[in-house]
Amino acid sequence: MVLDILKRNNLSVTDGRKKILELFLKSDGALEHADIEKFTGETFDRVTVYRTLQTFVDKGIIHHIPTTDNSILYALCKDNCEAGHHHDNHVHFVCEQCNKTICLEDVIVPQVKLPKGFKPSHAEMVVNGICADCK
Amino acid sequence: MVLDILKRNNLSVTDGRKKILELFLKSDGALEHADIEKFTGETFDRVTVYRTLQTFVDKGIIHHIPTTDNSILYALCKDNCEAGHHHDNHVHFVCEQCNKTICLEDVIVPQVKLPKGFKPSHAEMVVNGICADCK
DNA sequence: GTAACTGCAAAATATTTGCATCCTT
DNA sequence: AAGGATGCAAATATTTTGCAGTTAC
Repeated sequence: MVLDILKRNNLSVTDGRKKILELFLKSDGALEHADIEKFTGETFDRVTVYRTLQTFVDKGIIHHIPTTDNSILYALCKDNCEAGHHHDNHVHFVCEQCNKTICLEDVIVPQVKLPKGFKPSHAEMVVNGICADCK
Repeated sequence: MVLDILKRNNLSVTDGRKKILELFLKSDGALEHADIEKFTGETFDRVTVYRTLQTFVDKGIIHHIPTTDNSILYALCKDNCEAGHHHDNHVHFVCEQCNKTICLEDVIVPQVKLPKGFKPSHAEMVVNGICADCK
């Protein structure tokens, strides 16, 4: 699974990459940079985390999720990544209770009618509220 | 105009606040922290910019705009601010050409149907593409 | 006059870069 | 063996905090 993803993207398989990728696969939601660092902190250098995340973003394995606060969130979105071409067109949900960010893979970002002259290419949507677990 | 906003929010009128607020009113879009600092840099201390922006956010005069890259954007959304209670429910547009972020005041964030158990309270939407000016 | 705002200095955090070494292929 | 990945050290950049002096009301 982890190996597939790395190989498919022509990345050499290293402990750091495996560990971080597994973390994404295990978590159903999005991860903050700080979380990832905390998790890998004992094992890997801070710099390696930066570089690994950057590599994953470049390859389209993970992507940034827009946030209203200033945190930096990354998510791996399973279906799209398996398909190989990354297309993050689903809604993200941020729970105000547990503070997790969840990829709602089945909720597609709706189209909106823009003013004259605006040409959309891609849209992101983030919904805040209470998630199913916290309800 | 600027004075109105400050007084309405029980903030004392200082040069720094006036200058930054004017900058927001002049710009039709959103401002990155770095832009604001560059603009005020000669006149005001870096720290004052941080504190002023924080104050404005607290009072609901400006708000963060979610971004997919890691930049920190603020915007003052005219209508809502005039009304006094801040309710940022319109779509934001990021132009891939000129790189500006524009508040589409007339485009309301659409409702989406969420999975069972999810209770939405607020939604943000960011559309990327080419803006009317760059077209 | 008093409370609030600002500037400065400095601390605390976060991010990036260079280079030598080690690991994957 | 060769190219790429990592760790370490250090350079940068960003954000926060404390405090003394200044300003708005």
